[in-house]
Amino acid sequence: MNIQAPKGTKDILPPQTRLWQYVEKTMRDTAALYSFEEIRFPAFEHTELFLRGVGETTDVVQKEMYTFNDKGGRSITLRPEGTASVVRAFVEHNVYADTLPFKCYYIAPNFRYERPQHGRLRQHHQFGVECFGAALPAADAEVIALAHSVLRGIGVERLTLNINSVGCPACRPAYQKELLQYFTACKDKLCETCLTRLENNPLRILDCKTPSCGELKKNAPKSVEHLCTDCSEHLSSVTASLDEMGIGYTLNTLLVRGLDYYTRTVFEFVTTLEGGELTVCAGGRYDGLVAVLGGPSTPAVGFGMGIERLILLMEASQTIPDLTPENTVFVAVADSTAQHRAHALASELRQLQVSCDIDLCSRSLKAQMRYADKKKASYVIVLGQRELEENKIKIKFMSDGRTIESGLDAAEIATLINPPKHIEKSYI
RNA sequence: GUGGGUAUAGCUCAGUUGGUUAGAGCACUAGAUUGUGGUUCUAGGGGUCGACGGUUCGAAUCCGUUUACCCACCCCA
Repeated sequence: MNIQAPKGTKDILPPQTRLWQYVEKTMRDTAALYSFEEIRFPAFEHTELFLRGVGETTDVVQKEMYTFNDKGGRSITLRPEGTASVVRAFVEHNVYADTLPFKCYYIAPNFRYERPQHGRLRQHHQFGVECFGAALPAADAEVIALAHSVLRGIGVERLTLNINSVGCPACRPAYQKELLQYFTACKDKLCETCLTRLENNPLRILDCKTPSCGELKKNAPKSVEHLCTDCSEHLSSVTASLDEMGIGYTLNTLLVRGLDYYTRTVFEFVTTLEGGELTVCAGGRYDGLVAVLGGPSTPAVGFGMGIERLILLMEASQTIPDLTPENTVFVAVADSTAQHRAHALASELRQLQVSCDIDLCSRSLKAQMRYADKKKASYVIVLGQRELEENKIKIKFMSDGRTIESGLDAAEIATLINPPKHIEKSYI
């Protein structure tokens, strides 16, 4: 029997989970600073939601979805991305009738049937942010600033923010037409995959990394030069905001996202740290999607941030803080007469919010000390017949070996370990 | 979906042109006199050499098949 996690999935065990909790906390705290609140939604949806929401021509829909029929004969798909689900919930619960903008975030797994490789899994986790009901460029800048704050909060700098505008239904068709003409003219020089792109979505030829196509791209018509006045002003307002906030960016006219729903602003945070390029965060504006999924026409903007990739980055750039739990106590037992009292002491300390560990394997005192050291306990208290008789204990500081005395009393011990914090704030 | 690489202890890996009971380091457990960790020393546990089949007196080693993982492409976070 083959007992291992399915292809492209990963277990996350301690102490790695500490890092995940740290990253997730940074995301939640940052979202709160920007007044974004959490939304939760199911891990699977009706397949149709993604067909319509993500776009039937996209690779994600065409070849990467985990789709199956449930026992009731419904076609179900494991969520390949978060935005469609949020939009569905937004429409289903008539959130558009509430005070807008509706600003929410989520931390949730996505599922895509792909060949796993570096920074790519079949189940990966995303921190996603969406903002509905705000058409102003300020909303784009707000969302980008949030992403930037998270990345800075985690300590991964050295990321490039690429930004571009893909236009709107008013100006994009004309641009696409021009692009099609340009690339059709030099058809014979395009690589194979780009030939198919020429028919499906000429915009994505701009994304090609083949050197020969790269030459052609240089002279290709640029989207920013074909934007309508509204789109053009929108983009310059977004970048003006970024300038003002001190967020560096590169106007990358070749930036195109693979999902069909984007309008106007598209952006991504990429890094070259891992040898190749790795996109850690990507998003943009999608003013048409709410209407496509049956809601009233509502402007929206958001992004997704890949947590696995973020952690990969942290490991590569060595920005991982020490996440060892602090102020933990190990209550050791010197002889069996003290065993039950020791357990009770640990229990009393825990009631006082002191994190405690005890021996559960009846090891020798020496072995218990070794264990406490391995587990990086901050303090050790040894309990034996002597301590019980004298009603006194010593607290040993594992960092330097010194000890201090205390009564055999949980409250006294807790005070010695966690001295009450002085309130320094003045409430004038 | 296409192409390439790798599978030996919990981890990182040795293993000579096929030859006896398959090794190291780290990790783990225990001991180095009487109740105290980190260093050191000693001992111990742990592997059907990814799986199946073949060649051979003999296979971790050679051949075939298969599975898993890794890497690149497509695409994506």
